[in-house]
Amino acid sequence: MNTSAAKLSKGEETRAAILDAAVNIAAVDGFDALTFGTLAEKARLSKSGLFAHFGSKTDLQIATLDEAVRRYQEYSFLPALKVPRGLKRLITLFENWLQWVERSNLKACPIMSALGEFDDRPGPMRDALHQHMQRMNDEIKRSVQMTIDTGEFAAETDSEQFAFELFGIIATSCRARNLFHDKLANQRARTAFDRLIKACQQHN
Amino acid sequence: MNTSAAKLSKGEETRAAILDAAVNIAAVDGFDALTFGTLAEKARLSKSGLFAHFGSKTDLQIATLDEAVRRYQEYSFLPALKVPRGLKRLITLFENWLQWVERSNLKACPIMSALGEFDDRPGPMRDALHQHMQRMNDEIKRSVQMTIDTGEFAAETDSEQFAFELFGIIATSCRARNLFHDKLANQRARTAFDRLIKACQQHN
DNA sequence: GCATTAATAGTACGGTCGTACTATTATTTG
DNA sequence: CAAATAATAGTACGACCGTACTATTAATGC
Repeated sequence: MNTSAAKLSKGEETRAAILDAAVNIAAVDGFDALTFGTLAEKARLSKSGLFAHFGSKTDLQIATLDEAVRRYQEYSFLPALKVPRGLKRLITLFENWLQWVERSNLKACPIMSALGEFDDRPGPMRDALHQHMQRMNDEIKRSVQMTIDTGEFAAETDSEQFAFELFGIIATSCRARNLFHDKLANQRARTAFDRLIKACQQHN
Repeated sequence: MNTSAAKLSKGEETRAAILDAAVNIAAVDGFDALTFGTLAEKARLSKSGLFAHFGSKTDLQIATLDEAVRRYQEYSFLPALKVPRGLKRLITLFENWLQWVERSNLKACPIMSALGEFDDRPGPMRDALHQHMQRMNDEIKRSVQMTIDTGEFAAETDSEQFAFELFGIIATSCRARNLFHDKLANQRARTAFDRLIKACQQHN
């Protein structure tokens, strides 16, 4: 599951397997449901054996969030970097983002779960989440700026506004998929994204 | 807190007070954190006394969700009905929606909490949530249709797409407010909404 | 291959969970 | 105001929670 080819020690291997199960649980049932009991059962480990890998529940939650974000990066952002900077890369980033949950065989988006649970609850999890989201936001803004630089977007394009709206499109598509089982969710998201793009192309 | 002027029995009064505390807890800490213990403490009741009002935890969660949605209706949708149907009403609905959490003195949106927790977890809570969201979705679609009927929106406007995008704008504004403490969140939401409106006004 | 260290299991603890059941008040009604 | 009923409190239960601590097994390095 890890991309790096470096040989893993037994402990690291187990830890990776645990985090894989943890991300799956967090995606569906949330990070609060990430108990040592249920996770140990899912990872085929004793509760105490599992506990030894993480000093506390909070550490486990943060490690799981980190892993989720790592996968998002792996499936969504990093591949987009192979596409030439500008509008094409921005579109690729969006498309990858729409599909990364499916591609990593998750039933739901763990990052969306984390946002719902911790966006307004002070603590280490919120701090970690804030940092991750800040980074994602910055990456989007930078990609938008590049698209301005290539001349494909109008100079007065507000990259922060773009990121704001993009997050909204992704969020509502997740909700439409999960709650309404809307098979057109991705299609609708693309329609919305297209309009956002168009608006940035023409100056007002 | 209840809008109806009907005199409440002691039990109904207590129940209303409980639900008020419950909505506050659910908004911040989620519906899973809605335990009889913590809620009893907040509502100044014994755990068993509280339990008597709801047959089970699930019933408590559903009652809390119902109350949250009732307040959304009270602060957001119903007042908009006083505005003449068409674009003006649609804009009012949006503006009320943006502000209803603040106006009902909540620290976060309990409905967003519910969406994050239950949009992908089968069970009675998901069913109740699905029904509520379906209704909200229908209300928006009807408001859009009316705006088409008044001629303010192009005839080919996709009301489902409109509702889809509107949910996204609201969702991302919540996130921006809570996670990033972005004071411009509402402003950004209005910018996005304006663009959505504009797109519906001109046929392509 | 044996000593050393890492990884996992076992067990125990106080705390809170949801939910019964009974007892005691407070409210409503005749 | 008394009788009936509703509302609340008390208590108890097994289950699971997070986290210590110790014991055992497996992996690793000389």
